Amino acid sequence: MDGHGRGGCSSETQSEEEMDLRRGPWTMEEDLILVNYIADHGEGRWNSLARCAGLKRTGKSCRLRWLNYLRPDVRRGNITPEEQLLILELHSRWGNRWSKIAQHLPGRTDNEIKNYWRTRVQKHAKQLKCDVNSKQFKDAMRYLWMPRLVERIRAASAASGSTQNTPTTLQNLPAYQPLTSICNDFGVPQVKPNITPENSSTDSFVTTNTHVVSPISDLTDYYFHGNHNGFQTAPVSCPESLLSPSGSFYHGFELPPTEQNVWFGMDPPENTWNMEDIWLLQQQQQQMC
DNA sequence: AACGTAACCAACCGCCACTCT
DNA sequence: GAGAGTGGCGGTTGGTTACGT
Repeated sequence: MDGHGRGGCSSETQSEEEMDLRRGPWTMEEDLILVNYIADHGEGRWNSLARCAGLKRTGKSCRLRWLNYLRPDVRRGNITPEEQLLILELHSRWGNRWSKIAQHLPGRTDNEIKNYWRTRVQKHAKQLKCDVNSKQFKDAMRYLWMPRLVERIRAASAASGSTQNTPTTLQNLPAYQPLTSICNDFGVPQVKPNITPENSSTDSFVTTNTHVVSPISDLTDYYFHGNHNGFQTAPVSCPESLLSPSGSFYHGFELPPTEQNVWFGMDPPENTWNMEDIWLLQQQQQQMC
């Protein structure tokens, strides 16, 4: 596959020991060598590339460095809400097929997506004390997290005056049950949905003056960022499927009937809650259920 | 300021599938 | 068809940074 015997670089027969292969973080010089070599000769045939370029690295290491870091079209920086939504959706479809998922996020690498999943998504599953592949967690993602992200994306585009420009990736996604329509039954104002039977397919949103969509993006924030900074206090949007017959929240997690219920089985957010918050949260829960 | 912990992410490892000889 | 070499993928690890006490 790699064209043995091709390329004509003199050191092709050297063993790894002879090469005295380097490991660990790449230096700037190594990066430069790799980039220059690929600019001249193109990528591929990584083992011979590594040898011919004079890099004391394995072909695999060179390939990884190029694909995950040096490639000019690699996109760096925070995963946007839009990308988060896409990752959640595609993962629910394909599972841990990181490279396949990455193909749908231009500039993002499978490694980056994998890291995002492991550090952010699995963290929430852990906090919820359930398996990341469990139905409960998938439901939580689908009915709570993903609609939340949709809200944020739409609010952001509205705020930037580009309400006409719904992100294209969103258009390819299934119609999520909007958070707000879920909570309508509970009579809790949050984000006013502009939904009528006529336009429900487009489920456009407007935000109230007092409600600002959180700049923070995850389940934890959704549950916990309460009356601070104008957010609706946590569990206002539980779909019926997530309510137990007794009205307690998300019975799938089988929380003990203690104050823990307030936290959904998760640890409270760091230093952002006090007893007043907890009391308010409980009041809302009682009203709702 | 010092220390401990958590979060993040680049890099490595092992496995499998594919291609070439 | 068998074996070797390689690329690609997903899982894991370890170093670094950020944050809290």
